Amino acid sequence: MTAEVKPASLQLTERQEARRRRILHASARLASRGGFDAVQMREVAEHSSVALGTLYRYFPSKVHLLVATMQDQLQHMHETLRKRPPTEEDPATRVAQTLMRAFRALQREPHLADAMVRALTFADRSVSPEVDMVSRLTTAIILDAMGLEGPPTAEQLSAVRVIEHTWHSALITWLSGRASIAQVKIDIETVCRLIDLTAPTEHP
Amino acid sequence: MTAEVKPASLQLTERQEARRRRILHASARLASRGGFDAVQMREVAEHSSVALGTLYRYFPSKVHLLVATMQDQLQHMHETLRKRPPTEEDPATRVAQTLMRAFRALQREPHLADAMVRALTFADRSVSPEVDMVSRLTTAIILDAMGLEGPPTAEQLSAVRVIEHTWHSALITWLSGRASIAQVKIDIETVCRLIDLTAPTEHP
DNA sequence: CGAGTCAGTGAAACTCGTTCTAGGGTCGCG
DNA sequence: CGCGACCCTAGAACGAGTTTCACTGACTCG
Repeated sequence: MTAEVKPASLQLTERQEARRRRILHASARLASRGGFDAVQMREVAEHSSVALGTLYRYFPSKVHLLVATMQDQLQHMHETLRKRPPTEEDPATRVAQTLMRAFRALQREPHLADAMVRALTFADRSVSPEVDMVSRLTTAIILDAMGLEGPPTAEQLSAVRVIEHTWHSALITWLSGRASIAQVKIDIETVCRLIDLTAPTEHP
Repeated sequence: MTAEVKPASLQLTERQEARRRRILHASARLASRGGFDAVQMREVAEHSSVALGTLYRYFPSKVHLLVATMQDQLQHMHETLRKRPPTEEDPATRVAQTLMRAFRALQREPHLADAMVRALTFADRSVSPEVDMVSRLTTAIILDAMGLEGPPTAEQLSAVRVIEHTWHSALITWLSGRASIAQVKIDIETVCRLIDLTAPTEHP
C-alpha cells in the first residue's frame, strides 16, 4: 500500500539502530507467546518505547515487521549452524539433518515460528524484497549443508528450491497441527533424496 | 477463537443450501477481482442477500469462507481433470502435466487464486478440518494423475505429500511475483521426479 | 391455538492494523 | 544565534473483521 522510502536499509545512526533492535526484540518476544495475533502494533511500539508512527516508519506493516524478525532469527540460526556443521557423509543426509536441527530450534518457540511463517506466506508483493532475502538466507543454509565444492548446477538449484518449498509448507502443516513431527521428518528426508538425483559425480 | 457448531456440514434444507451457494458464489466473484482484500465480509453478505450475522453463522471467519471457496473450486477442477486425464506414459510426467494444467486454470483468475491460497496458508488451527479437506482433494488429484494400479505405498504417499508442499509453495511464490511461470514449471517437474524414485516396479 | 425454539435480520459496538495531524526536539549550516 | 529539515511523540481517526443483542418470523410439538 505505502510506497515510502525505507530508512531501515541505508545506514542508520546509532540511536536508530538501537530503536530498530528494540522493535525487533519486542516483536520476537510478543510473538514467542501468542504467535501472530499477539504481535499487536501498539504493543510492539509500547514495549520498544517508540511511537506508533515511528514503528510504521521502520516497518511499513505488521507483515514487514514479522518478516524482518524472521530474517533476524534466520541469521542467528545460520551462524549457529555454521559453528556445528552436520557430521554425515551423504549430502542429502546432511541437508536433512540440518533442516531437522533448524526445525527443532523452531520447535522451542512454536508461537514465534508460527508468527514468522504465517507472515512469510501471507506477504503480498509489497514485501517481496524482504521475503526474497529470507529465501536467499534459507538457500544459503541449505547450500552450506550440502557442502559443495564448486558452484551449484542449475539442477541443484532447482532441487534446493523444491527443498525450500517443502520446508516452508511442511512447517506450516506442522504449525497448524495437521502433521506430526515424525511426518515432517519423513517429508524432509523424502525431498532431500532429490539431491542425490542431481549429484554431478555418481559413485557406483 | 469461536468454538461453534458448524451447521454447514450436516444436512441443510434447500433454502440453506441455496444460501450457502450464494455466499460461495459471491465470495468467488469478489475474489476474482481484487483478491483477498476485495473479499469483504459486509460485501459478501450484501451480494449474497444474507445478513452479516448469517454469513458468520455459515462461515465463522473470512478464512473459513475462502478455504471453503477453494474446496468448491478444487472439486470443479477435479471433475474437469477427470474428464480429460493426462496423456503421457510416465507417471511423473503425468503428474507434472496435470499440475501445470491446474496451474494454468488458476492463472486465468489470478486474484481468485491469490485469495484462496493466501487464506489456505494463513489458516490457523481452527480451520484445520477444512484445510485438511482441501489437502485431501489435492492428494486425490495427484494420485489420480499417477494412475496407480493398487493402493499407494507409504513411500509414494510421502512423495505425494512433498509434491503437494511444493505445489502450494510454488504457487505462493508465483502469486507474490517472486517466481516466473517457467520457474514454477521447473520446480514442479523437479519434484515429480521423486515419483520415479518411489516406483515399486523398476525397469533397468 | 399457543408456547417454545431456532435460523435469520439489522444495527451497533469492539478490536486492531493503518493513516493522519499537530507539535516538539535535534542537528547541521548559514 | 537562528532556522530549516527531519525524526520522533502522542493521540485521534478511519476501515474492516468480528461480536453482540434485541427482534422477527417460521416451524414444531403439545
